[in-house]
Amino acid sequence: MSKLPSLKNLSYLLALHQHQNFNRAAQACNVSQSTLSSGIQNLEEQLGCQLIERDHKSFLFTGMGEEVVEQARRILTSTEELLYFAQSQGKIMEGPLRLGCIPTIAPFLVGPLTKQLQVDHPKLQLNIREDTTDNLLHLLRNGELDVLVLALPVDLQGNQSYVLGRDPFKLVMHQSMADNLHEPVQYNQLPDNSIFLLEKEHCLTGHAVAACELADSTKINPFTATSLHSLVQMADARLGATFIPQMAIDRGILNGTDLVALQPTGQQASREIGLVYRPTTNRRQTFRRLAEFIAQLLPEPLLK
Amino acid sequence: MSKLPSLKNLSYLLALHQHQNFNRAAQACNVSQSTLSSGIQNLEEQLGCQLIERDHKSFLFTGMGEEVVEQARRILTSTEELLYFAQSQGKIMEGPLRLGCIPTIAPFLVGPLTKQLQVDHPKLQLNIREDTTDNLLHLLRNGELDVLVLALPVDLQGNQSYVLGRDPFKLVMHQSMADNLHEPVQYNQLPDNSIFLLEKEHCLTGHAVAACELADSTKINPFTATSLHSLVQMADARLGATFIPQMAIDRGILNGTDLVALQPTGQQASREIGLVYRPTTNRRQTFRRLAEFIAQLLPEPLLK
DNA sequence: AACCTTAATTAGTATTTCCGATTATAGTAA
DNA sequence: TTACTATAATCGGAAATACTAATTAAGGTT
Repeated sequence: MSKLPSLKNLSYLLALHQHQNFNRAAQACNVSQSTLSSGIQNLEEQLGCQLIERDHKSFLFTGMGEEVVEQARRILTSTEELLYFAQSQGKIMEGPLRLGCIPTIAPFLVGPLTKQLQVDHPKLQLNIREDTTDNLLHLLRNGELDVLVLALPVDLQGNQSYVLGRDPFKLVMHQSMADNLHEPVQYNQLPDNSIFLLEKEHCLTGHAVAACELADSTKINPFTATSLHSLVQMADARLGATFIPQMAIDRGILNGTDLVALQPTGQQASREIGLVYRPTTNRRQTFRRLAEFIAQLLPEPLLK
Repeated sequence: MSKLPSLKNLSYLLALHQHQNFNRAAQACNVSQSTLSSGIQNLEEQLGCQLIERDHKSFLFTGMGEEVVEQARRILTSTEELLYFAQSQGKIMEGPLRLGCIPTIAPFLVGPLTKQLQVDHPKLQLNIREDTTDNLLHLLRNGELDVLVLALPVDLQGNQSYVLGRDPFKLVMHQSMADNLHEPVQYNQLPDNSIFLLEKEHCLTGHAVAACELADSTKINPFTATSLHSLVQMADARLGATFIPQMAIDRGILNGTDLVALQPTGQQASREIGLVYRPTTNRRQTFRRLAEFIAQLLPEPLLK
């Protein structure tokens, strides 16, 4: 069996990939340029393949180089996790925790969550990143995030999850439009093109359409919004109706508007919120505890 | 950030865990006992915690030590995979492949599979281990196996899978017992205690009972067998009936007996066969290809 | 009591890693 | 053209590390 590549050299490769420049990468690693350079060469020799194509002045990662970077990132992440886990003696709810959250949850969760955690677990350093489901799953996979808060169902791509609770959808529209409607609202009472949704990148769109049984797409306005706050503004301007999760309403997203929230059609007109983590994690206990915290902040907690 | 533990020291720890003896572990690593000893101490210092409890004469892994071993195993496995992946230039269907298979599939799959692979992919070194679903999943998780052939559904514990096909169950009994039965066989026509099954460790038992809608447990004989071949022997001795998968019948498990295979009750009286692998693998292409090979050998292939 | 086995320790050696300086190459500005 | 800048590779020596053999210490066995 040939010798394993060293973690140090793998980290050099990652830095080089990130900075795309030997000097800056070396600086980031606190080593000299020559050290990093020979580290990479060493790695190429051990792996028996070319990782970067050089042309005296510059370089480019090969396909294999990119692949190796991906895997090296996972290996280094696991090792860092092991180090942290051991150093903290397996204590839960301590140290840095990088949490990813989708944009239709984050603004309504982050505030109360951080406040609560600061009181109960001051040693936990919560670091939050807001992005789409797909991007977050990628970052989780690569070890750039530790745990995600997503709306389910979603293809977990081999990750594991705790179900935290449900978040009902409400059909939100201007007071003046709601006068002659009965709950749950039948969509055929609404004019065509009168329902506004988020861009398709947001999983909320699909979840809302499915959960609220909005099969009739002629009701959906092709113009999409980029945030719940935009949707609220559009509805308040009497452009039409929209779906807003209860969570956002509880946090006062409708305050100062003339909007009303009505019950939409749908057996279970709600989305499920889950906490997602790598199956190889060593921080399950922390995640479990975190899950309980977050569940408490949901309209319909299912945990604990 | 403190320094990462070296892979070398982690491998020393693994060896020590495996051999439970410094000298033998050192030998296995091709280093001296003192090297290994100080390597472990080094590791403990870096991780800032005790991994083994020593009492001048012997030692014992601490709880944390066991945890670290588990994770170290994963890290080393990933790194070895990276090394192999790079060295083989990402070529598929080459090199060693450690496949785990459950006992109710292995005897009927391994023969034709290895024969076929030797012809089409002679550079693939197939290494097969037969064990129960639970044990195989554990070995997969720990990197001691690369890929599993299991009967589904089963809790994949975060692993991923390809569905390969279906394998129908047949109700097998002695000719003389089958005379006045109609297919699909109604179980109430059978005497009590007349159906023999495998030990509960075998997932086939549960799958067969569910798929063939055998709710009436008074029909099940409490005496269990340890292999399909035993079941066949018992049925041939007119002790009763049993469920045998089509795959085994196709491979001639009933040859030389006076048994007949009847269609049991059940909408879809069959089990699903799947190929299971770690979500972090870098050999998806190989597994995909292997999946196609195995699917061809199933009674009802679903792949390709 | 003598001997064996165990893991830790020590001191010296070998190896590896790293740095600083230099080189080679290409692009850019005067 | 001629400097000047920026890039990555190379080289020689210094520092750090890893390794070994021999020894020690302690418990168990004969």
